[in-house]
Amino acid sequence: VQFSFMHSRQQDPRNLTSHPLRGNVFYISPHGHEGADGDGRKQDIGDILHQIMTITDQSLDEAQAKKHALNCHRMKPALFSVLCEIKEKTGLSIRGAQEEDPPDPQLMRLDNMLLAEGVSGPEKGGGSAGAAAAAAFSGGSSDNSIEHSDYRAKLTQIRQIYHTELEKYEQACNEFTTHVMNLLREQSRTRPISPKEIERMVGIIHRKFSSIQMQLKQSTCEAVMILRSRFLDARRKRRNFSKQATEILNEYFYSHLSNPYPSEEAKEELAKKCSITVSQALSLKQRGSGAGDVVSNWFGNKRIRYKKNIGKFQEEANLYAAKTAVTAAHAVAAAVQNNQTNSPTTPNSGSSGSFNLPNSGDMFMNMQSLNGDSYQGSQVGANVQSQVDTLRHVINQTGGYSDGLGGNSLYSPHNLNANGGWQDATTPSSVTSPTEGPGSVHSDTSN
DNA sequence: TCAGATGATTCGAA
DNA sequence: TTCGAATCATCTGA
Repeated sequence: VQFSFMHSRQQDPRNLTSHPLRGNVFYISPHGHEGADGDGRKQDIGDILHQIMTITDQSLDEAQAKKHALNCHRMKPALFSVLCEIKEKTGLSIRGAQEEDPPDPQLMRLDNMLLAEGVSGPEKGGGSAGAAAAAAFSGGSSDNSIEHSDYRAKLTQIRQIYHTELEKYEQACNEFTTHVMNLLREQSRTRPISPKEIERMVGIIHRKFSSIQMQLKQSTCEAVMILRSRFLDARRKRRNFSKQATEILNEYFYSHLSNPYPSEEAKEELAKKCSITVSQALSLKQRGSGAGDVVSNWFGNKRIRYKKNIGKFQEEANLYAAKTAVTAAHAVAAAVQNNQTNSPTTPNSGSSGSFNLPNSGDMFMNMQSLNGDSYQGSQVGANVQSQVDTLRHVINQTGGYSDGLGGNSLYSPHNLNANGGWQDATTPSSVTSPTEGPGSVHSDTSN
């Protein structure tokens, strides 16, 4: 037993032996000699130590009585003080040194993430960080306000749950800490417990609770991740195109039925016209894809579904064919009139009732423009084909052409080959109009 | 609530 | 890389 408190007093070096392993720690020699006062104290200490050492050999009643006597012993505070010091300097102090761990990197990551997601940290009108996160997943556009609010509402919900749970943990931690502190203070009357030890115990409790908090943070992070992935998953946030957009795409599809494969430029143009936003395009899993990919999807689906069930699309095809035909007819009429007005001497202008187009390529482009389309440049060839399709329907409508596949069909899937595939754009249509003749519009793209 | 419609994804073939 | 085909997941209207 080290009696460091005795260092301040006069000590006889003969009575003290230095412990070889514990440095400057002294032990009382049981046979040492001190002054009269020292002898008395030594005797007291000797008594106490003896009683402590033999207490376990005695009966319970005797032990209890001895314990009570020890508690009331005048040297008890001094003994406890010493014992506390011993505890400090032995195992517990080593443990104490280990307590000052560096901050857990995992916990730091979780904290940073929760802060970035707007779950922890100060709340500013729903969480500015959360708003930023909401804006980030939507590509920064403002056309997804519904999804934003939904996302933010759910994020707020997570935030609330997180804070409620955190509060509960803190409350439980405080309650438990208080309870343990009271218990230790109570016990300090019967066993040597230093304030430092109580402090250390509080630290241990806090660490235990913080590990529970880490679990809470982890599960909160997981919830946020799931929320984000749900909102980022394109399938889950699928939105049907507007009626107008579908109409534009259908118009293109049916007017290019012989070759419903729009070029990249056409796709981009269609995307623009359909107001397919960047965010919609970004919602595709293939990140970095353009709005044209949304159009590609639409055409891919359309082609396969049209081919699978041509009969079902018959009515729709007729509708769009008629629509396009009317526009085309108006365009032709306007062009003819314009031609007559501006060039009365043009050789083609005077032909009686025949479609003698002065410049088929430009003409088709004009018609496309009137129809709301403006695919130019590399699309001229395709436009020619599309207008051939359109005018064929004019002829079909006016002449009551039927291809034999459907009795009352204005439009027929004549561009599908025997294998179920689309004919090449340059391949002449298998259908020849009965009204065809010199000067009439031929289905051949050469026109 | 459910069936059909529809946009997106995946995978194999060319 | 693009397309067809199959499939998934969500939307929509009855």
